[in-house]
Amino acid sequence: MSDEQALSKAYEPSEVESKWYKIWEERGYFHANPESGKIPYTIVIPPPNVTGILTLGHVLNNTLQDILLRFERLRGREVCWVPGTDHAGIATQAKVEAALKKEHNLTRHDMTRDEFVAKVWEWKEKYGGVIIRQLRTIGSSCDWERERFTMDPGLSKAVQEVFIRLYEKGLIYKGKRMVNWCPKLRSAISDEEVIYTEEKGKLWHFRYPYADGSGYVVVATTRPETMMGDTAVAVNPSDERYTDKIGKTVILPIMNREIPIIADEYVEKEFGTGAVKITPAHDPNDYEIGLRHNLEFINLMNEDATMNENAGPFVGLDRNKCREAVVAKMEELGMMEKIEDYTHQVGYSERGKVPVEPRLSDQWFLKMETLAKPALQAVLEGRIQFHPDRWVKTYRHWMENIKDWCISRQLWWGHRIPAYYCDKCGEVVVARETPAKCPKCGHDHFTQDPDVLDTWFSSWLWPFSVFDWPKESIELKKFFPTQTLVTGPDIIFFWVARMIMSSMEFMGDIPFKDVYFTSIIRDDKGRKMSKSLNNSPDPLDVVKEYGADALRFTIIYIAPIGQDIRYSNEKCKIGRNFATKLWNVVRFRLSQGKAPLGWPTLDGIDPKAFRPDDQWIIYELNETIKEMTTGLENFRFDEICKGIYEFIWNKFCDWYLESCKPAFNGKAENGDTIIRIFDYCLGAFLRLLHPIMPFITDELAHQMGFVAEEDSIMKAEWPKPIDDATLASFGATAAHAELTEAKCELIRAVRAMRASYNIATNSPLDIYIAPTTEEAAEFLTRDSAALKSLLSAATLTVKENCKPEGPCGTAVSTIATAYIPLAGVIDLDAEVKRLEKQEAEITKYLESIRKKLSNQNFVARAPKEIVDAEKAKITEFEEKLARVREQMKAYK
RNA sequence: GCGCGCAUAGUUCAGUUGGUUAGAACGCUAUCUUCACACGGUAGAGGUCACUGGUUCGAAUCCAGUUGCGCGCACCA
Repeated sequence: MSDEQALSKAYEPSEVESKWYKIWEERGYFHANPESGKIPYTIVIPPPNVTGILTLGHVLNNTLQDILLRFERLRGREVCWVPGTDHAGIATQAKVEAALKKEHNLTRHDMTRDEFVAKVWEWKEKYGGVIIRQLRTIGSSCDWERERFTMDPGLSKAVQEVFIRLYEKGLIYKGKRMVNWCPKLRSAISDEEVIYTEEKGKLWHFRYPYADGSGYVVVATTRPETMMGDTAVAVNPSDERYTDKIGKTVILPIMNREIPIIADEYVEKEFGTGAVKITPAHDPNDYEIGLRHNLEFINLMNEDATMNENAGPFVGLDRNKCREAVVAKMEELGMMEKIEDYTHQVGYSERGKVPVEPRLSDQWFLKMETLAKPALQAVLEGRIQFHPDRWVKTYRHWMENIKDWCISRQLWWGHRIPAYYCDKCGEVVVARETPAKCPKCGHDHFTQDPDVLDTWFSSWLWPFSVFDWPKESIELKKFFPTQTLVTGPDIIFFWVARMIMSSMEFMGDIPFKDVYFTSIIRDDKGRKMSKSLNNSPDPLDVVKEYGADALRFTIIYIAPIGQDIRYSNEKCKIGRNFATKLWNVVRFRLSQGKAPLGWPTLDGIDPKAFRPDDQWIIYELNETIKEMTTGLENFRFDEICKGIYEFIWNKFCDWYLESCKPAFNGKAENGDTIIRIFDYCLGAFLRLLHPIMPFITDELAHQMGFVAEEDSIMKAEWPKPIDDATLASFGATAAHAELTEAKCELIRAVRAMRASYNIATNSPLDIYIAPTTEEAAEFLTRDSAALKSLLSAATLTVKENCKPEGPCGTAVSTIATAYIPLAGVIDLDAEVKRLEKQEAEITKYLESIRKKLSNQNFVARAPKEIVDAEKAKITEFEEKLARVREQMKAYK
């Protein structure tokens, strides 16, 4: 930061950004003090997988959180952003297994469980949490002293405590149930981890002969490989085709086992042949029927979905190979009726990427119904608000149809289930430590349950486990409940709903007040970002090329609420160019030297010293402050980006800064005052922009001298709007702003005329302005200095009915007619054509309004102010039209 | 099957309670290297707001239906 050296023309973000992040972190600006008297504002980060690396999705998500937090920090809240990572059971275990395979050609079964878990910890310490470091490059103001990991001792303690309490309450139970089994992971998974995809398959029709030799019944199946486990054929009790068959038996081909024909309402008469083979151990619906009819459950498969000894001739075959073999065998036996093409949904394991196998196994479950009730109420009653709120419907549907949660996983990496089995009698004891003595048989040796808990069983406690629950820490007291959760709608069931349930249960309170659901980021062709398509840019490359501020600004700017985003790196030009624009505003300003220390105010400026442009920009800035504040309070992130961009670029730079140039060139009388007002605006919008673009705003605040070297914009106060009375005393009113808009219209009309005659925008001309009203005359006269500059006028005459001698160009606008003497330049025919064009436009517009007003119903029923506004337009445009026609007449 | 979105300029999108001559960015055309910025300025071209009907004095906006696309949930073997 050298004072003397001029700033380069283009902003170079990389050095600035790394410099500031380091300073902020070293000075402890991100650290939250639980003992401060300030009102807390807390966000817990959605913990990314410890194996993860930063994606654009994270950039969006974390930038949104950072914006909220930086905004609240400036507003004086005690801001606490808890970062951390998730141990991600399956993902992490798989990663380490892959590494072991690659480096040592070992599997986890080549070592003990403890050895393997030690390897995972080793991997985690060495390679884990890359994403946490990457978050710093995009400016995330996390309280790094509070970084947590879901397997930290404290959090593990919380998990154990929760399990035990729920078990003691009778909400956790163990039982043999049909679960979604992933043969790749060799573990159960929850319903939410099954992804259904449509697939083209076959529907095989098999003949099952009646035991009495009276022909056969035809059953249809999509899963021939399970037929060896059939223990019945079911028909609908009201199906007349089969009434006399119910109670008979059929011979199961291949196995030559006799199985009954039973009646069950579940069977639909219209589908297939109306007769269904029942395999209770391999299909959820068949399982239910098996229970109802007390059928035998024959498990055909091993953990890896190869066929076991119950599969007769197919022992040892993989389930896919077995399918082919069964089909071939049935053909051979003449038992194949027909084969149809059939499209159906197949459930895949989200992590294992293979079809799930419904499987009967011993698992731990959590009863959800009682937990769901208060959690649903909290959302329906609006104590927790979803943004956009349509997600309430999805949430409600899920909560009202919630099923028990299978929480056990047959993995090695994760929280062990605190259940112990007596080695002698098998008694189950759920306890905080290994029991000393069996309560039943007195035996003193126990074995802990080998299973671990679903990863989400730790993340659902995140909002309070990070504050050391079940300890009643001062942090927990201060920072819980949190304010806002920012996350993707894809984990509304996995995570959001469950956090609400656990908080209601264990904290007796909501975990957060607002949930903001982010957009999904797609590529510019609308495809999802994916590794295989290679269409997912590395955010770090983007930061390198465009800067973190530019990426942050761009991604928020293009992200509409509740809609997907189409992203391409190209778009970061929006943010980069905007940063350069800001940079150059300061370069321009610094031509006058640094500002005095402190955030500029308007205190002590004589309101009489305000030029019309000053009054206007003060008014517009005030509006922007209000919009930014309410926009942030209401999660309208794209709007606030557009708003501040519009203010800075199209209002401040395009008009206000231009109006200041005479003052900056020493050609204005009250130059110092103008610079103070300029600084007031600059100081305000740097702070308004700080939550979105933290780096460049701190850099520029220092360049300007608003803050001392050892200080930061992070410690500043969010700008407050000026009250209406004070504003009015400054002459900064809405009416004044309207007049200024009209002035801009006049200037544009003159520029357009220059353009049509190919006169350079800066070539000095003698310009005559004839205002149409006294008010306009007063205003334009008062503003003549700025006007002269904005119009590049050699001389400027502002006077009612003034007009130069000789041929001239005419620019008609609402508040004035401007004339430029154009002897020798003007082409009368062209001038008439220009005017004719304008005449046509005005005439067309007038016609449309007249039509509206001639509608009696409109005049009678529309609100008076609407009708009056239309009438006023008629007067305004008729007057304008008259001036255009008068001018035309002069040339014809 | 049930539910939820989306369809506006060549492209990507705004348009918050129905009333502005429907906006922005990128791209395009013309012009300017003028001492903040060519990552820029100035001027401009470009839209039957998917379709059909309804409500209304008035519809891009509200309602119903149609078409097309996307997503979620549940499923018939």
